[in-house]
Amino acid sequence: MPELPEVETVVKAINRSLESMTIKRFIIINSKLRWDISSNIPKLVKNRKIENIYRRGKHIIFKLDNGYILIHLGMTGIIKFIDTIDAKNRGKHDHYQIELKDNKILKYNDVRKFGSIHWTENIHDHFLIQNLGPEPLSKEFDSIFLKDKCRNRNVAIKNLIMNQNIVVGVGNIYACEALYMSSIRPDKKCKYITLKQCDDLVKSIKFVLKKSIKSGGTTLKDFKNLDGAPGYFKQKLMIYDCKICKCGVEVKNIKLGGRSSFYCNVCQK
DNA sequence: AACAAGACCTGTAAGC
DNA sequence: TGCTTACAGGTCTTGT
Repeated sequence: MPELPEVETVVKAINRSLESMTIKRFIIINSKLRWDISSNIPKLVKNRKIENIYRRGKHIIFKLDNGYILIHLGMTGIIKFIDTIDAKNRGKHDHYQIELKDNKILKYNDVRKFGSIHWTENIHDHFLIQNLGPEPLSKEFDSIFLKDKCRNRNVAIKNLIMNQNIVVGVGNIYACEALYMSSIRPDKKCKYITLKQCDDLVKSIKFVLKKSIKSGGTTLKDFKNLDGAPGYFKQKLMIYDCKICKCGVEVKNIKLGGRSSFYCNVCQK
């Protein structure tokens, strides 16, 4: 489901809605996710204060006074606020809930179980975090950086920009969109990408991510904000899931790294 | 070291 | 109306 804009949207919503910053209890409903939910988490987070909630790549991080909760939404993970009164109503794919001192409850639901949750004392050394590339909206992610990563590599440029160890946050939708905006074919080998193209691509990635954040992310089918509202960026997609390019030609759809890759044979070279 | 393919899951929609 | 197949905002693991 979620790429950077969707995760950013969720994090912002949690920060807006949280009043109490103390966890009353953590309940595991169904521990089966990408990694089994550790049975230690409930006692590790009980009565702990939430100091900060932020995003790193596609990860949601709760900084507690004794460590960190690390959440990934996978493809279909959804976090929503529920009332105490609904706390016992179990949805089919509910996995855990975090109850706060003010009786607000955050519930995690995940149809496909590709999401995850970990507790760690040291976030920087965590195996899901330590090898991540820079944030795409940071100054560190620029054309020189990308050109350097492209050097001598045979992978398709689309695969490279979706590699979280190169740059975080870019998933299938925004990779397609950014490449379209940059007039670069998704299957172009990295080693043939010029510095100018890297510059265009970096600018396009930053542009499309920022634009989508403003629209509350993209909802293809599952993505929902805490209040159940979808994201509205889908209407603005120019190539992903489109049939006809604005130049009038039929949009191509090829598989790259097992993922659908939409592009225009005429506009992208 | 780099890359491709396989694996993990469930729900939905299209095709026969 | 069924049954089968393909596909979906991800990414770790395994194999070449």
